[in-house]
Amino acid sequence: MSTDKKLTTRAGDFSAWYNEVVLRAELADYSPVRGCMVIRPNGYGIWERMQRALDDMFKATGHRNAYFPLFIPESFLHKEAEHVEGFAPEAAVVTHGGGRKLEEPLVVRPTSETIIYSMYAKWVQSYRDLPILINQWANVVRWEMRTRLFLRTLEFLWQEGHTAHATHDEAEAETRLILGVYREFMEQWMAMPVLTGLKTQSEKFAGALRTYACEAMMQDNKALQAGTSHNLGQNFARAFELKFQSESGDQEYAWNTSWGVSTRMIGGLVMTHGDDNGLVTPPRLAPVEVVVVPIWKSDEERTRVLDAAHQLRKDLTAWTGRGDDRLRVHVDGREGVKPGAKYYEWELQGIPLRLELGPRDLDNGACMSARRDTRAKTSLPLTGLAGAVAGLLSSMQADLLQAARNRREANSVRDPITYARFREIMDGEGAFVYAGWNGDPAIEARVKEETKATVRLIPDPEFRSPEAPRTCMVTGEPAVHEVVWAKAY
RNA sequence: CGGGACGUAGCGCAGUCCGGUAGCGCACCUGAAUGGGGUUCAGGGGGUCGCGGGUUCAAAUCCCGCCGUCCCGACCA
Repeated sequence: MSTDKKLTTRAGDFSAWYNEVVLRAELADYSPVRGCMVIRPNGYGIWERMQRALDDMFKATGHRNAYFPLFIPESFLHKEAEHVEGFAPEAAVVTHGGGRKLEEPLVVRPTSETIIYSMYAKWVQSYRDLPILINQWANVVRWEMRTRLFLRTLEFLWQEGHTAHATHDEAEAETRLILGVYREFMEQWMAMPVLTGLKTQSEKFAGALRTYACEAMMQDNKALQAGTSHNLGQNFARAFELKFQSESGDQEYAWNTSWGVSTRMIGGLVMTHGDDNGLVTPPRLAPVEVVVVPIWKSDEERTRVLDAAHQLRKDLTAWTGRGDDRLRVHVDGREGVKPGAKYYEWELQGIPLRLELGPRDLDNGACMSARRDTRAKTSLPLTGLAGAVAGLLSSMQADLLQAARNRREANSVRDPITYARFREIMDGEGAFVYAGWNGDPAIEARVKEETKATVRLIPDPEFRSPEAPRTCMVTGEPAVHEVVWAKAY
């Protein structure tokens, strides 16, 4: 990491910019173990707010939390053919414990389908025991070859929901319901617009019938898969004998879903909103929404301004105009650090709103506000300040989403498009390209080979083009689907 | 695992070619002044030079071996 005051710019080197923001905003740091990271308080604070918001949404849709163990018998992973193929290469395996070789090695969970459905099999006898709607917050381990802070690490934090249902349609409805929850969270909390849709067979979860996903566009025009929701069909139910007696008295296999989002979203947050001054945090996810920077010269001024700053914080946090969601305010009263230096520091950390409070402001019964996203400064009267602050925060939240949406649309290309032009785009600035596809996995593989771009989604109806593409971009054959192509993280 | 680069103070680096007292910037500590967009001055602390062996009067520097990191590739919800 450079110790220069200025960050690498996004235009200069997006990848270096990302690393610097994560490290210098103190979201995370490298660990002594290759590919692992420490999530520092600034980063974990964002994760806690993500957790709280999502957890509330899961509870509101009838789910409950539980916890399943880290260790999974290795044999479990082998019970679902496609699943083991997908995960065995990246599994971490424990072979010794208590100073002795284990009779059966234990896999550190890369995901928990196997252990969870083996337990559900114990718990379910009749259709009256269904549905089971459980979520867990946990860490998982996947032995990745190449890692990036937040985006791909050996260990990461996530939630994984696992449900069991009596019918396919009910499981499908659950899968779609959660996809909607994810979309709402990403838009309303992260201010990160996403496309939703279906993954192709080659991109789906190993062991699923089908996978739905949320895809967001980062500022380098690459796609980030930010959340997935899987309809597992009866694959795991068959593997683990998860059966129930139906109303008609027959033994039937249950229908499962699983769905997850991870700390990867924090990487998405950085790459969606960050600018050349550092992190930009959407207010709803910011552990601190408002930082008050007091300004003084003499000792008398210092006392007066500091007192006023702390009173200001009290007044703001006591305000109930947002109900239980009180304003989160910090006063930076450090001595020996000049105000300007504080401004840069808090901007780097992405605090949404700064209030500057000096003697002149106090004399005028006002303070100066500065929004992180636009860096616009406005003087605000101290009377009624809380309402004005909440208003600015709420505008910022909305503006961030709109700006990200505009950027995504400005960098999306729609059919008709030739494959030659497509290759130019993927060689250059990148984009989301909406185009026709004949549905042939071989074509998908060829495009990936030639351009590194993949089908991100077969988009849901609300994201499709007004006129469906008629022909496959590559072969000119009739199109089976409209798909979104992009390079991805 | 293949190709390339690099390991020297918390961070970023110079010094290595040509062996001879271990340095610079930032950060950190103390004091004073300063304080409305990255202050200044003065003083100070901090290093088994990745690890092991060899050559030499003498090794950060030369030789051999190992370990680790990063980039490119292979790999990857």
